[in-house]
Amino acid sequence: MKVTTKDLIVQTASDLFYKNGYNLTGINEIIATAGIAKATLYSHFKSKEDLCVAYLHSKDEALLEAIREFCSNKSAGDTRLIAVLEFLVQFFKSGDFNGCWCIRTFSEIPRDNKIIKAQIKKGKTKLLNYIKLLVKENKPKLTKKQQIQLANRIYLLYEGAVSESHLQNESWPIQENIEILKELLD
Amino acid sequence: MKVTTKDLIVQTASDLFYKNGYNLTGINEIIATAGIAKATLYSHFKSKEDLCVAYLHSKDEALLEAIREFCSNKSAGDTRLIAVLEFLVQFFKSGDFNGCWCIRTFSEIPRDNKIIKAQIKKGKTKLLNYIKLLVKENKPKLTKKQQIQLANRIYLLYEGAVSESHLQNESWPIQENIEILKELLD
DNA sequence: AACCATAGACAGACTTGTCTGTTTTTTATT
DNA sequence: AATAAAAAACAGACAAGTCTGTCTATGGTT
Repeated sequence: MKVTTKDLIVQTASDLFYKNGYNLTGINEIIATAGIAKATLYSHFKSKEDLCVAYLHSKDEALLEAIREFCSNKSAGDTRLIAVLEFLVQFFKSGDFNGCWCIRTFSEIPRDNKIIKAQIKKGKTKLLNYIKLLVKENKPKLTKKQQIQLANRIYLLYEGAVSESHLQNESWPIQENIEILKELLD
Repeated sequence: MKVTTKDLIVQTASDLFYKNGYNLTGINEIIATAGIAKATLYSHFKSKEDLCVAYLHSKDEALLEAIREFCSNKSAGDTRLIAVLEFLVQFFKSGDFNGCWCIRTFSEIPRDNKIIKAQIKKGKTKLLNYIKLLVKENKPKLTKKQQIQLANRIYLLYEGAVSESHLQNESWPIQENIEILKELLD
């Protein structure tokens, strides 16, 4: 499996954007880290904004895949729903954790940047849809309305846990939101 | 009550920082909006970072005062605890709402900026302490441990609601977290 | 020879922060 | 109350650096 130059660029940019922030990461830093020329980068992406969209997309895809795998290894039922939050425990511990790329990027762009905002929305919708699917599969007895509400709640607890554990640099927000979810499921 | 130049600077910078972001707001824009000279600004604040700390402090103080007043007008008991989240409903509607300045600023600064991070932590601790006080007053029958846990949960639901209603640009995260809190209080 | 990717110069537009010198406002003393 | 002294704010040029994105020229591979 060959790593294309484009993938290398996205990977490098993603790592730097996520670690140090979008605005604080310059194009020159990206090309230096990737070991490519500037012209090469601009032959694959027409602008930094373009690269940002690819970064968000890449991160979202990888996350969803990781959650999917994590949850599928848990036994069906409530356990699998709680696993969505428990996934964050290991993510937080991994050392790579640096909060939500969506919220962080959202904080860095101008208000009127619709392109990046659209990509962010897309990623969040995908996550929410996955949770909805999980709820449907593991809480089949609930009404559709109840399923949607539960999915929204899991999503909110997930997002809150990410945001706050990042800000506090502590894992208790994740643990506490897991406890909240457990109580809600009773 | 005279408005000092220093207050004018903080007010102007706060509005711009909060509206458009810290990095996207230049010193020149601040002085032009405030109608002051650059030397005047730098006679009151030794750097933009200094101004950022004042911005965070100012916002935190104003918020806590607003929440305090909002909650004190509600009847004691569970209602007053729920009011912490209900405060966000009107805040969101106000039009000034643009998410949490702490998280947004946190996303914009370098990882090693301890000064700004310390100020952010300070503000969040103050908010959490206020909630702890509220819980103590309105849930006197709970054990100390239970009080702290409840305060942490209200804080988490509050923060999650702020973060997600901002990202989604919708108020349902606030409403849903209010519902979660109500269930937890039962 | 044709084609890429490289290195890096460059333009143009930003940024923060310093500095000079003038003007206004406030405070203190007579 | 009038005048002198001190403090504060003014305008704006300027340095030194950042950034993105374009372009030229060099080198290596097929």
